[in-house]
Amino acid sequence: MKDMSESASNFIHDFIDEDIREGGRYEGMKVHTRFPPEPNGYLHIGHAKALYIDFHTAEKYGGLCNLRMDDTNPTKEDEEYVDAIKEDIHWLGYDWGDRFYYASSYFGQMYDYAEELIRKGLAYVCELTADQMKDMRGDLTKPAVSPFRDRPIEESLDLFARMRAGEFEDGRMTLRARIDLSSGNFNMRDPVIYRINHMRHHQTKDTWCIYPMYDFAHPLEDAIEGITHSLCSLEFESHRPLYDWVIENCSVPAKPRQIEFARLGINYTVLSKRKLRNLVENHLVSGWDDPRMPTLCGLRRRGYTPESIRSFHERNGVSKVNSVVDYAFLEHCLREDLNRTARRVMAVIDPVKLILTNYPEDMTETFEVENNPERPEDGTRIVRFSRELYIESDDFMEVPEKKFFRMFPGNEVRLKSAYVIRCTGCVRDDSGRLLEIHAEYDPNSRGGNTPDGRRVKATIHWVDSKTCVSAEVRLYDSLFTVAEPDLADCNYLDFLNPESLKVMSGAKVEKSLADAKPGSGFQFLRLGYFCADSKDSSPERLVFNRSVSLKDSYKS
RNA sequence: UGGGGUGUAGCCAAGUGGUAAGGCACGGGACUUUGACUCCCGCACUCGUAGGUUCAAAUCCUGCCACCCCAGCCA
Repeated sequence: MKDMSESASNFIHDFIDEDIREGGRYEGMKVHTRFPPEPNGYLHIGHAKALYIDFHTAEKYGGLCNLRMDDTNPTKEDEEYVDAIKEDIHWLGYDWGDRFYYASSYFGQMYDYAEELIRKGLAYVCELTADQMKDMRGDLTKPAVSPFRDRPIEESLDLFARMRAGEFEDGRMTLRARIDLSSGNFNMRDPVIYRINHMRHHQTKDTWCIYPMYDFAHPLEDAIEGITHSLCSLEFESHRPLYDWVIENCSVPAKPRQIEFARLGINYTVLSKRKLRNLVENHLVSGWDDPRMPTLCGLRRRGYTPESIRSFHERNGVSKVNSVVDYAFLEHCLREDLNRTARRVMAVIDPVKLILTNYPEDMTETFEVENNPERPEDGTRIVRFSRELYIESDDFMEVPEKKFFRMFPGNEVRLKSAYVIRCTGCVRDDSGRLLEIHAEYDPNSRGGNTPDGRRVKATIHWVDSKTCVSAEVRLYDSLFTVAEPDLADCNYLDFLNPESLKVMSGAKVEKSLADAKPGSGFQFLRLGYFCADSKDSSPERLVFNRSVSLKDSYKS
């Protein structure tokens, strides 16, 4: 991985600089962060921002970053997500060493801390039902109420023990922190810190029937692991007083500091687990790894590289402003990476036959073509050429519009690395459908250079009709037709792009692609970057996904 | 009506009292055997807004406005 020790600074680093310098709260300590996903779904590019921040911050300061499953709610979580999360993180290029943890493995300690709070008179068992608690929460001006907050300590201790022992059904009672029922910050109005849930947990099995709430559990998890900086998103800002309260009132071994940053938004897509799940469950996409999905597995299948995603986050920066980044910027980062690494090949997505009428019927020859002009060390390959070829139907216009300088009757173009040819006409069937294009080649232009030095404006790609291989090419576009489908919270599905996937089943690709390994990426000359689909492509049936098109300054 | 935040170009984003970085997008040009890449040029007389302090303000002070988050036994 690229050395990030000199990467762009941000406000979080400014805080850390203060914390670790002489007199700071963590003077002389190693910076320690954590990435704490809840195992209830797949990671998406928004999580990658958090990963970027957590891992690179640790790296910048020579510290460590833990991976921790924040699994405090068995109702929503499942082990099946754990391995997928690990795989995605490793794919992105991050490593947590031997520091992989489950929050659930701290349940015993958390229980003890809860008891400590009760003994200190800072927590109590409340028998309000969920509805009652809601009714008694108060509002912006009126404080909350709980008839149980002055319950004797011994009684709460006993009840809490019996909660744990399974004596009560779900929802019968809760453990609440005793903080401030009249706080302007609702999170401090005696928040519930333990609830009863008789559900088997994927890690702790049937050991527990009470589970700690996020606000209580998270600061304890951080403290237990010796985290110095607990970096999270903006919506937890108003929870920080509670985070600090827990750290202050439980006798924990460390005092982590929570710092919040803005989560990522990208236009023309959605980035909430709920909405992504919706797309999957309603079969609006083929799955979590559909190449149109902003999930890491979706982006991977689409052909995005880890480097492009890391670069995207690094260059976007970190701030506290709610932002929506242009999708075009993500695409830019991908093109930038692929431009310097991707092998160039020729593929014709929407083929039309080109016949070189003055080229001998039985002749065939080969040409040497560079694999990547950006990287000569990648060498060359041999492509075959003969009388009948395929070219892109978009590269021909019988009646050219202004500024079109590719194939049209009378015009000369170059077939990439082969010959200069002059279009002589075309053949159509009765209904006007284009059947074939005719042209004459200049035998003296072998390789593409004219003997008299005359210039041609266009160079087009082609494949040999005899040796080319058939393939399916999937052209992807944005999932939504509006920039911010998230804004209309109710009907974002109304803005699904019906053309987000176009399948081109009759593509012809050069022979060298016949054994393209699933997942491998290429630049299809003049078209874009494509990768062999990791699920559906095989030597018997080649399938390529368009990762991103090339920029095109041609405007008709 | 309470609490917590945020406002710098179409989109991100530097900037921490000395006269508005950079990237994306966009427009123009050069180069080109990819209409790609690369390279040049242009793109905020002004930093949400109104005042104030100062020789000097995006930066300090005051008022106002806009937007985001919080009343799950979710995270």
